Amino acid sequence: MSIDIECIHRVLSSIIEIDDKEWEYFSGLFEVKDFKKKEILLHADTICKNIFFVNTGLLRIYFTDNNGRESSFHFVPENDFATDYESFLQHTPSKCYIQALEDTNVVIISNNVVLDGYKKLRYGEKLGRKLSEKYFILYCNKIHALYTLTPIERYRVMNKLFPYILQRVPQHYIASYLNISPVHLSRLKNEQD
Amino acid sequence: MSIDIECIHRVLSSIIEIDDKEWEYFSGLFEVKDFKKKEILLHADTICKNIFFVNTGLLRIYFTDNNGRESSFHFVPENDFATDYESFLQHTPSKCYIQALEDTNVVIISNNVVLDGYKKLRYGEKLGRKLSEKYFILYCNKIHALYTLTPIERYRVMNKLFPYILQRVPQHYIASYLNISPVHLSRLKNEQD
DNA sequence: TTAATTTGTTAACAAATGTTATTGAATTAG
DNA sequence: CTAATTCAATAACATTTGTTAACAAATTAA
Repeated sequence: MSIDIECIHRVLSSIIEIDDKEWEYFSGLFEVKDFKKKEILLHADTICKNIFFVNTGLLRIYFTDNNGRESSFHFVPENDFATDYESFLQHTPSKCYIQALEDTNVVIISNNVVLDGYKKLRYGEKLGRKLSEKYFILYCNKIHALYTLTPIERYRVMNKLFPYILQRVPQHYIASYLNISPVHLSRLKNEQD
Repeated sequence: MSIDIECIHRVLSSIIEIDDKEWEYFSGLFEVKDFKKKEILLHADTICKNIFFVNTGLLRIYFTDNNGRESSFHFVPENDFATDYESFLQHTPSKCYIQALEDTNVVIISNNVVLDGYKKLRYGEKLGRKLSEKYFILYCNKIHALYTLTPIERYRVMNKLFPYILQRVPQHYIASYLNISPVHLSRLKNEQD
């Protein structure tokens, strides 16, 4: 099997049972692509037609507000998926951007391929459900944190859940993820001691 | 058909096709129940085993933080569903409470009944998917608003999307929904003119 | 009806957070 | 390697938001 799709094979196999025949067919529909650091994989206001699986590198999903200011919504490292699932499901214009923070190699699964997978894979529907539940729970936790935790508490939670992210991402992106200004994050980190 | 389940029949029929035979069986598994104003339908730290459909009245879903302070997450009026879907799906302790803000009459659909519906209704799985997508999109919009809008902008959006809510809910609950203090909301409303 | 409770507003003050600008270090591009 | 750019820290100041308390209006309970 091409090394490009070994990782995603391992990840999907951990969720549902896929036999070799199924995999040979399904993975043949994937596209593998490289993006340079800072390249945009998905533009806001366009319809998101892909799910990206990160082989190597790091992606950032972010919004912009009326003043053009960015809010980092999520960071996606190796072996994880990135998409705007709302736009993907509804075929509505995306509210967010997906950008490479490092040179990044991704497996691209298009909308058509996903729909085909639902039909052709024995457990395709289950896979779709499991992945969508995973995202749903991510969102639940995000909202809960925004409502009930202070910025510094959110920082500590992030530190605990995604320690590797803090080492790889410029701090002002972390600040926008926490929904505070970069200056304020710098202050909070000092006060912490 | 009992008047108790006319509303939910209408709502579900607008999502999927259900014939009379199916409905007779499925609706026979529902429970209908009255809750007094201020009563709790779901306690935090318990496992959410039900989906509630509001016939008459109004529900509030809210979190509490470490200091016991409440954050209203969502208001659920007539003809809409309330649940902690994260807890319901995963069988994990709920992070939130569901409370009646008025005397409220609900149809209760238990976890078992939902699972049964997935099997026995021709379009049961599709119904589950559609409802879960609806919640997912609600969450997307919520997060987007928290990141990109100011409190007064969130207030205006809420006013536009759920005008009836503002008439029926004490203002300090609205404030906690917007994630600001009641005093601050009162100020913002004055400044608005 | 009357008393108790809840609610919304306002004022005064405190705390949290944002903004701008400056600096030097780190990183990147050529 | 050098110049340009990005980045993090800091200070000074402005703005937003929270807190407490007081009061009056509205609602609820007895």
